Amino acid sequence: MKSERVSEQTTKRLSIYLRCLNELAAAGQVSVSSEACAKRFGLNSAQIRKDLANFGEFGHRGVGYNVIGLRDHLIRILGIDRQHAVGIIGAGRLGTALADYYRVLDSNFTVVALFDADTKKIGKKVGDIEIFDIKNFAVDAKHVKIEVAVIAVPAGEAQAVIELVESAGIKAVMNFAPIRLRVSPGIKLKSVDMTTTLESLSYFLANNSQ
Amino acid sequence: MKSERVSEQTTKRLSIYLRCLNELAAAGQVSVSSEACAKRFGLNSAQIRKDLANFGEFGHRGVGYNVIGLRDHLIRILGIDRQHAVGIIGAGRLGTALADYYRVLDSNFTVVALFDADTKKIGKKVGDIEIFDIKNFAVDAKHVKIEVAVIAVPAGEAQAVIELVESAGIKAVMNFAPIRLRVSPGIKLKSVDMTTTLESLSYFLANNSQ
DNA sequence: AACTGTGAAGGGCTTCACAGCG
DNA sequence: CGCTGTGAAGCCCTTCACAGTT
Repeated sequence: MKSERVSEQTTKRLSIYLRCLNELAAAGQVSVSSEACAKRFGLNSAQIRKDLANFGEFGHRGVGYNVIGLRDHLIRILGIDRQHAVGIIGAGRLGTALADYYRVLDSNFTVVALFDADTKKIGKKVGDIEIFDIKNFAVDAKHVKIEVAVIAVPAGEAQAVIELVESAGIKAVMNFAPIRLRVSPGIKLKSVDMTTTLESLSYFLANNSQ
Repeated sequence: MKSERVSEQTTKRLSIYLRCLNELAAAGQVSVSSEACAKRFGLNSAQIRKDLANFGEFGHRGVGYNVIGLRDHLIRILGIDRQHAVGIIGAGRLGTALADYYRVLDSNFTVVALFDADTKKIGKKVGDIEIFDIKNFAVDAKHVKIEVAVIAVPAGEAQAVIELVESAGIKAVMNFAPIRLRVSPGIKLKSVDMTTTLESLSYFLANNSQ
């Protein structure tokens, strides 16, 4: 196993490989070659091999990879061999929909709490997830052991929220507010920006109508 | 102006520059240098200049860029000087939340229709957006002139849905289903995959706890 | 003097191509 | 022979550095 830093894009692909392996495992396939996997899912076989080689030698020359074995390796590498508690900040339409969405996805991420500043919402429940007061975020987040924060508040409040999240010692954040957030090094932030995404789709439409 | 292909990443940044310029315009600033803009928003000044240079010479040497002028250029380049009709497929929790979300964002994207296969939902409204039968997608999409399709259905149905969308002649798609979709060339697909995003956050947590 | 526009250098990721192993 | 693991090449994007312009 190499101890060099693994690129962001590699880790994202590991997650895709895992999904592929789950499909193959469900289909009862025992072994798979990088080439077969690449063809089936529109990837490059060398890239698959290189990505995996970052973490060890999982393959068997002349044979390929054992589907179940590799899947289990990836699960451990990604750290999803255990549950992760997720807290969603912002109990508006988006936040509550996300809470519901994650509950349905059977993944290793469990939404354990929602947070909002609106006193009318605090104490209510979305499904079986309670809405807490954002004012007590640090205490409550620690209490329910939140590891991942999801930001689903309006753009104007997002920077303040992420600073609160940081100061509560949370290291992983997924942001849905349409704004570039500034974070300290050591915090991992992934943003889903629907505005910029739609605008690049618009650019494509404007410049490809021949 | 160059007519070479502009990279995906450049178009994504244009959208970010536009947001910056809107802030500066709101603050009443008349002119801005690439350096000042870069510092303020954590970007690289050469990159800003290079990105913009793909589309023309908008700056004034010794001065910088005119905020309003550049903003208007970007709006036209991105093709958001007019409204785009968006159709959301899947009127579940996520689809309806997205419909609501886009309505609140004052952008140039308007959700004009929801689609679902559930006959109990068809005909109902989310806000003032009607839910249509997915069976009539091609006809209804043409009728309301949908340019961008948003897929918010379960993973198992997403591939069939995107094929339906393609065959209706829609060229721009944003996908929220956790699956890699295959599309023909000529279609622009942007995927937001919450599972892979959370899993790479998990990887980070597992490998950075020192 | 200030700042843009851009050639050149640098860096990182992807793909190729093949040595090595089962 | 088949397939992995990997050095090398290729490609693309970012950053530097400065000539050019007002």
